[in-house]
Amino acid sequence: MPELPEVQTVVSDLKSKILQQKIINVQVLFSKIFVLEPAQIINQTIIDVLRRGKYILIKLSNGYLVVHLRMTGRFFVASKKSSKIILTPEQQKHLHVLIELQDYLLLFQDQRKFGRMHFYQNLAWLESKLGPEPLSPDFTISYLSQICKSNRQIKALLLDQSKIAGLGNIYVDEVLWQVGVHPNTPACNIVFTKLKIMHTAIQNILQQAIAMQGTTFLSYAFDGAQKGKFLTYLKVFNRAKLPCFRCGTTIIKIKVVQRGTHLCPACQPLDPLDFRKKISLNTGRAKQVKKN
DNA sequence: TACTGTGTTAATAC
DNA sequence: AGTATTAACACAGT
Repeated sequence: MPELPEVQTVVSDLKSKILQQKIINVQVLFSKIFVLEPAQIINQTIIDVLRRGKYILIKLSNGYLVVHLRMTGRFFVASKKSSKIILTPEQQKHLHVLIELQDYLLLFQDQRKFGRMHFYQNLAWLESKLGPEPLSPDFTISYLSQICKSNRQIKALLLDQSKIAGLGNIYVDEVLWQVGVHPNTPACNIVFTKLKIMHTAIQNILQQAIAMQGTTFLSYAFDGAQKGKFLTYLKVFNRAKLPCFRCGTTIIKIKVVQRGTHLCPACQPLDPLDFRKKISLNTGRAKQVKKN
């Protein structure tokens, strides 16, 4: 759910509130989410709040508290009225970690409990698994064309965090609609001129979404319950059965890499050659269908 | 009841 | 080595 623009929004929100705050205490209500020892962060001061891919990095003097929201994680910064901690029902909902700061309570809520918090002394582990930031100078057109020398479907490639860090299901659908590329297209079949357009589209769409504080589709929120405004600007995602904004053709929803995928069949045609290639790649292996 | 969902990873197979 | 598929995590909404 939270992709780069949503995580950036959370980071900006946290940064405006908890900078220079010292961590006084930590209460863990669901330990699976909190993969570190409270002692590693207690008494440390928050020096900075940063983002890398979809990770939130809370920089402390001795290392980083690294948080991934996964599907439904969210932060809630509550001000501390007194030394006594009283939470509203809204704040207590799906509450799993409570970090007490000098002037605030930093609450981590997660309906599905997929979110994770780690502690690292440096960012080596993160850097080893993440590709470049799509909004940084590292993300060049030549880099994009290099990773696209692959038979993989373009949607799978764009979702791969080790190739580009931060894109998720919503923005990949948006980018591919913008560029007019079918998500099943083998990446190596996309011509260079299209890759250049895709490169620009990735940056533009992410920047616009950040400006709108992200997309609230199901559960994403920042600052407890504030919603992103990019939902109304989406061109294809969540628009199945509605007319394409460009040509009027009905938007369809299919499965690609096991993910719900929205596209305009007219603007994003799949080359018959691509289709044949895909069939030959799938060596006819029987699908194993799990029936409970 | 059964299926879906903005994410990631490990295991397995080819 | 590179690619594809599946299950798992866990819960709420339809």
